[in-house]
Amino acid sequence: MRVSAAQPDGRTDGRPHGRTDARTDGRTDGRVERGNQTRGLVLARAVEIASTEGLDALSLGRLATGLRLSKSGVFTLFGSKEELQLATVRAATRIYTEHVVRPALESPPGLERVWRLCVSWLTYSERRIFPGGCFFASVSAEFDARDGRVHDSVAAARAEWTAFVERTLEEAREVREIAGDTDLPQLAFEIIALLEAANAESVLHGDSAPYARARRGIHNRLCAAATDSATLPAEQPAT
Amino acid sequence: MRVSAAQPDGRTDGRPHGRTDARTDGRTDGRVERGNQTRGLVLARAVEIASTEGLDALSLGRLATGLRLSKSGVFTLFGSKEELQLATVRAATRIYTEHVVRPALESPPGLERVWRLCVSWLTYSERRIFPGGCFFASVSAEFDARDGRVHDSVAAARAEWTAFVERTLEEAREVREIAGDTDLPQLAFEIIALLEAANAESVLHGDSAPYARARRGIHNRLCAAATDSATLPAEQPAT
DNA sequence: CATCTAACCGCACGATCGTGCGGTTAGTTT
DNA sequence: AAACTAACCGCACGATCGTGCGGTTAGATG
Repeated sequence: MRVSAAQPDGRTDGRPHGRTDARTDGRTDGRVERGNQTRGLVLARAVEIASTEGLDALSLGRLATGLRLSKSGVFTLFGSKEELQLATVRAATRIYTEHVVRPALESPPGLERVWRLCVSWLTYSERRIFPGGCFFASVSAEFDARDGRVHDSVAAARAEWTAFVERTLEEAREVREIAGDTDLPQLAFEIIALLEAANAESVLHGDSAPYARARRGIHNRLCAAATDSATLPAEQPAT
Repeated sequence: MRVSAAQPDGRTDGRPHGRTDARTDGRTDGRVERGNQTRGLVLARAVEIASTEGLDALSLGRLATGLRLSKSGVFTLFGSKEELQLATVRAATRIYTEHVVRPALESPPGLERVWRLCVSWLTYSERRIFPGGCFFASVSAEFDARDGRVHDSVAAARAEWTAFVERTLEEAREVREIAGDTDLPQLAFEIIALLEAANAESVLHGDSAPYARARRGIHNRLCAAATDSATLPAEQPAT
């Protein structure tokens, strides 16, 4: 979940998919730029499909006809179906970072940032930034028990997310807002559990009540971990 | 998650898939019995595939060749792919009930039964009764954002499970082992969240540590909800 | 200028999918 | 004994899939 300038498909290098970089300077290349735009177009649709029906439901033909492109054109843009899936994960990571991580970084380190991160996550899920709820909840359930590069990519993204939550909690402990003896990995585990449970239950039953449950549960956990001097934002935003 | 004598495919009526019942008495019917055995064979493999690769990855041809049956034979046994998926969900429900619900019913109502239920669940997940971890975690993530009978079937199974957890908590409150002012749906939500998070993380990263985290988190929740007079089993089983 | 190459397209391939149809076998019912 | 039907099988269909190949266009490079 790193924030970085990247290609529309989320690659952080400049290579089209394994060939040499066509850009020697920093300016935009009309031809490459056009390709990047098309890739972005394809991936925007791909993350939608993947979040509702899974990465396996992605098909070159379906994407192509839906966007009025040729199947072989989409194919050459990514090189293989697996590369398309990997690019889709990268594109989803960028969207996730934008909607969950970035807003939290606007708050100062400490409990406020922790709380902001959780609220951002719940908002990201509830607003259906991905129509199928949290993209990573969907695809990690899909690929959790398989091998291969897609599994590894998804697992790495989730590990980064877990590490980010733990790091944010550590910040809060460093500024003396979380008690020094708190088991932070345990707390991170419980927070993430509540977030994802709200997402799962809400998407499955089309109900928004689980978000309130997650909010309350997390607030209770943070209250228990907070030091006496710390001030935790109210569970419900001021009206 | 009802416990009942049922067909190998989990149907609780006696109809092969929508036609009239061939059995007028209670005895086993050699022909129907043979069909049920084959159905059971197919479904045993189907739940394995579905838990690792999803219900969409089920294919008649694959099941047939894997079990040395003809594709059309498997087809006639279920009538359609969707019926096969529904039968797979019912078969998984039976296995789930057997490994999670039934052991808990051996303990007396109260906190002991609640704790036993959670431990059974964690064991069920960790032992990989389904090779892809909890069957319902997999398929509800797969079908949560879709419509149709399969979605409804999965959603109903999960609703039954949630209701069972809440009912088990209510029993504990009735015998005065959980405080009367406890928000039981909230507690059930948090318990289920921790269970499923352990499953998800363990399957994704091939790690058993999350189970200990879930156990600890749930134990803490139950301690907080328990009345003074209640005795909650130790978090770690006596050695 | 010529050369190169990324972004496309059209076409064709082998594989796999779900499903329908007709037939055979054998257990059930009347 | 006759009628029926569930459990199979073999075969064929149209659809869709991922992928390879050859060609065209147009921007980048030397």
